[in-house]
Amino acid sequence: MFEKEQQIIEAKIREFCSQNDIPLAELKWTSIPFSGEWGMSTSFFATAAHEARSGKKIQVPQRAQEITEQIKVQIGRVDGISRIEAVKGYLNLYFSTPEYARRVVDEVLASGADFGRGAAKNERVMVEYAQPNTHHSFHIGHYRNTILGESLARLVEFAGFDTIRASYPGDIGLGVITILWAYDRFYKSQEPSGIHERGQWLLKIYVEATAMLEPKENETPEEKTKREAYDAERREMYRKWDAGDKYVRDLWLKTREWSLEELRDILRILDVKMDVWFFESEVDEPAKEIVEELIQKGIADDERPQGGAVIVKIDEKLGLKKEKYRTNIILRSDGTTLYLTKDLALAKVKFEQYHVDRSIYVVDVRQSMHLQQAFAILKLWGFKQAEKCYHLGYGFVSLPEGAMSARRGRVVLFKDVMDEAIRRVLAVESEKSPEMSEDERMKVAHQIGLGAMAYSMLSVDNSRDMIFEMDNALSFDGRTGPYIQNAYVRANSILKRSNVQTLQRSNVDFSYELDPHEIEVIEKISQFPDVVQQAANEYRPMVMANYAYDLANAFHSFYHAVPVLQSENEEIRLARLRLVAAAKQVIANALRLLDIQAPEVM
RNA sequence: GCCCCUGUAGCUCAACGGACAGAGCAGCUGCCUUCUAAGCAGAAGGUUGUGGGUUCGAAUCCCGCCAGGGGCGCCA
Repeated sequence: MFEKEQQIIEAKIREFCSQNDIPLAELKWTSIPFSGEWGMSTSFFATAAHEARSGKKIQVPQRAQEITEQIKVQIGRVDGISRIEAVKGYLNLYFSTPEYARRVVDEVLASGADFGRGAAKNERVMVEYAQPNTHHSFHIGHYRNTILGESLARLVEFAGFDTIRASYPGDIGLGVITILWAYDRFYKSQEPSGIHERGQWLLKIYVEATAMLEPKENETPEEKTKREAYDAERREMYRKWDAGDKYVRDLWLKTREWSLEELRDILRILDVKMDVWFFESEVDEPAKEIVEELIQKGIADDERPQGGAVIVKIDEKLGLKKEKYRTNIILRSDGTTLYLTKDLALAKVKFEQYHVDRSIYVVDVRQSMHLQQAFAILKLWGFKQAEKCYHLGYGFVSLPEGAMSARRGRVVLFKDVMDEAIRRVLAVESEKSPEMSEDERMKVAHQIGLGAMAYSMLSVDNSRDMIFEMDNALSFDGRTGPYIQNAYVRANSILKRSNVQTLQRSNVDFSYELDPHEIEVIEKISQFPDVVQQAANEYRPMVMANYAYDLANAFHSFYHAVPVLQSENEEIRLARLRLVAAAKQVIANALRLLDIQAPEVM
């Protein structure tokens, strides 16, 4: 926002250095870390160190300070810069606050929801996330995946990339068949009516089926016979599915639809709008063709004649001496495909049909090896885009009692957490806002409950594992979603009471002595566009989550310390109202990128 | 055996190689007839796992070690 002033000053610095024969190192600008005044800063340590290396006998910190002081003199006065300071090797430029405050606030109010949006980058990115298995319910681990993927998609989109959202549900595999078998065998034509109840019911069936199919300790011969018979039935069902048997396929589609109904409902609740749906089952046949092609090209080795499978010796084919990607199977000895095979087929579709330049896989970090293998095989296969495949691995969510396990029924369901979140918000709500209508209360409870959940997930960096604890996830105090939402609500509350209709056009400036809290808010607001780019470049929603908190924090302090409606005079009142409106807008923009709603009241 | 991730306040976590390592929670002190107290202000809390190295400068980069987690040819 202050590129012009920065350029003028950089030019003067270069001029000084060339006049004095000082080789200037790259200038890196940051905002001044002291609060209360507003400006930008650069340092001359690198330049001084460069001199030191060239043989001059100098102390780097002292020399840096010396250069800084001389440069300060050289720069003199610059329009828009109120003062310049040379301290500890840092050159601090303080902005003339009325001018910059007006500039920031004007730009936010003019751009509105687009404030912070990056210029179009002419690159298409596909973000693949929301890959739960069908035939059972959506748990809190799926939730981390989905909210992380959605926030990332919003960030890269807002940063300027053409973005495609893709979901890849695992709708086939032995786990799915297990549920299908148990349903058909024991529960046929029974089913709960509710969307979520049905998913949870399928999960229950899965747990029962797994127990029946797993060998027990001290198994009697009768039990063993029965178990083996069940297993044979299950495998027969898989064979029939593979052969396209109509009965099994119909049953599979019907039950799959139950899960998809639940998934679609959850995505609706989370305000996630998928552009593309890939189903594992759809890439099964194309995957088999790819295996043939890879054998033809000499990339894969067919060991089936020796009773083996089709494998790719990845390291060997890449010419690597040390083991890195190892060897993996792409087709079972019985001719069926594996997850890896299907991922190859899926990547081909992404590149050839959707023309994506970059593909981001939001997948549990435990699948890191698998995806690296997939990318390596794509490269061997000849796909240039393979280098633009990126696995965004995130730490997995476990429970205080250990890892989640669908087959053992040890999961925390998203829907249960959400219901509990809403219950807790309603309890607070009835205490704090008894005057609210029932409809509004319910709406706000959803917004805040989901906001707390989303923030608790997104405020943890990708690489970190997470232990899910209800009380932490649903806290409404301190560094949480509701804290940020509350800042938005407070801003909104001031604006509602102001009765000013002309904020957009009001020709006011900030030519009074700004309170440090005001400057803090303005500075935070001005950083938003950079934070968008950083979060998108690093694929880290947490960066935005941290920023949203910092902005809300600055606003809360401002709110407490600085009167707005009761300002000394009308001019200050209008200026502050515009600032409040700008802060409200940027909080909303930040929350939107975190897939968190901004309630008007709470 | 090989590869990846993590180790920072009592707990959960931040910190583009840069200024005094910051928040929240828990505990302690204050602040609601004044724009929403889901808030604000303050005090307290640290040998950044450990030993070297690079650098003017290291929580950050490199090497070793220790501890925890994850992964490694017919699961996904």
